[in-house]
Amino acid sequence: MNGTARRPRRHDPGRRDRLVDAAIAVIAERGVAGTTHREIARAADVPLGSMTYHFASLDEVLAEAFTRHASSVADVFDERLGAAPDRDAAVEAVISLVADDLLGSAHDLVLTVELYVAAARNPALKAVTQAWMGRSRRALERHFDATTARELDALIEGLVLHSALSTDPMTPEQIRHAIHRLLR
Amino acid sequence: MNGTARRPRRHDPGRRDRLVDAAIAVIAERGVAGTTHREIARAADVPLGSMTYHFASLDEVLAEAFTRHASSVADVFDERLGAAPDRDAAVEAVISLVADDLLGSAHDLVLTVELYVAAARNPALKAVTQAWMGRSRRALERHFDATTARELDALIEGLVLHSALSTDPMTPEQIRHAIHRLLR
DNA sequence: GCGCCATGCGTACGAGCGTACATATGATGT
DNA sequence: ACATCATATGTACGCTCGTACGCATGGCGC
Repeated sequence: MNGTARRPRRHDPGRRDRLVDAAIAVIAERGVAGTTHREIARAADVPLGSMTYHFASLDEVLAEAFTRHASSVADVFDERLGAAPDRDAAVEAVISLVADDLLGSAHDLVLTVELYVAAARNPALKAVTQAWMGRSRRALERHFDATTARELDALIEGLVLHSALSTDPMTPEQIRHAIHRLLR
Repeated sequence: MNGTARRPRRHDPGRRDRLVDAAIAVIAERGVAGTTHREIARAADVPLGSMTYHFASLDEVLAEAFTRHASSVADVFDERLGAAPDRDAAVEAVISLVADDLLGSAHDLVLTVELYVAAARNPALKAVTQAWMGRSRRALERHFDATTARELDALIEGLVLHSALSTDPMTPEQIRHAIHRLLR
């Protein structure tokens, strides 16, 4: 009756990590509201009991998932801006980051907005959000003064959000135009 | 045993409207995730059965609540921008709108972000979001060209969002600076 | 080689949920 | 005055959820 073969799962080091990854995937697909122990366990192909063994609560899973997501997005941000030799290159890096986020993955945007909502009522996640925003601000401040960094950061957020929710998303040229206009 | 007096509730015209208002309050306070038939009924002080009588499903309640919220925010937007006699006045109106939104009510921002998340997985709410964005774009286009309107709209969104989530919210002067910088 | 215990597993429980539905009631047209 | 029926109410059902917990198992120190 058991159609799908069961892999031997004893001694599965790193299972906790895989569970966090599975949680990220579930949040992206079904939203925080649709993220349950059972759903995560199914996504990671582990039994339900494994969740309560590795995590004290569902909130703990969410916190780790969002922390990992934020950190990996910030890594890309840091890396690309760090590689820019001068201000002009930094501007190009920002444009490319925004355009990639937009065209590449609505996936990441959904996770981000889900995080914002969750953070509104969960202090731990609020801290995650703020740490993330701090990192991106600091990355921008390598090339721009503090005021400019903050304004640019806000513009980026708005561009990504509006583009993703709009029927008629902004083109890379429009993104470029907006960013150059603020920085001109 | 029944400590709280029960108002006579028969023949309560406009109850449906009050329920939608109660739903808005509950969403703002507890989030979409914490919004249930029972919670809304409690907030409006009506029995649970009243919910299923007035609404076919919980989704219907959410849709009406978000529609009303979006429409009332857009009304303010329209009104203030419509009253501006020239471009300079329109810029001031935008600055004041952003600063009021920020300083006045985190309440509205929470509702907005909740709407974005809900819209990501609910086509009806996506339509509500897009109609709303369309209205604010059109309001801006009374005073700015289409490209400027779109860029300004995005900047506004980012400023409000970042300010609200930041430990150190932007001051009205900083808001003014950012907006003037884009439009300069 | 072997026992111990960290790790993995299955199941059960109580709570809260959306929704259905049978019944009660009073405003309204006559 | 009264019958009607839209409106209002209380309760119950079936489901999914988070979490607890007792049992199984096999890697590792001895």
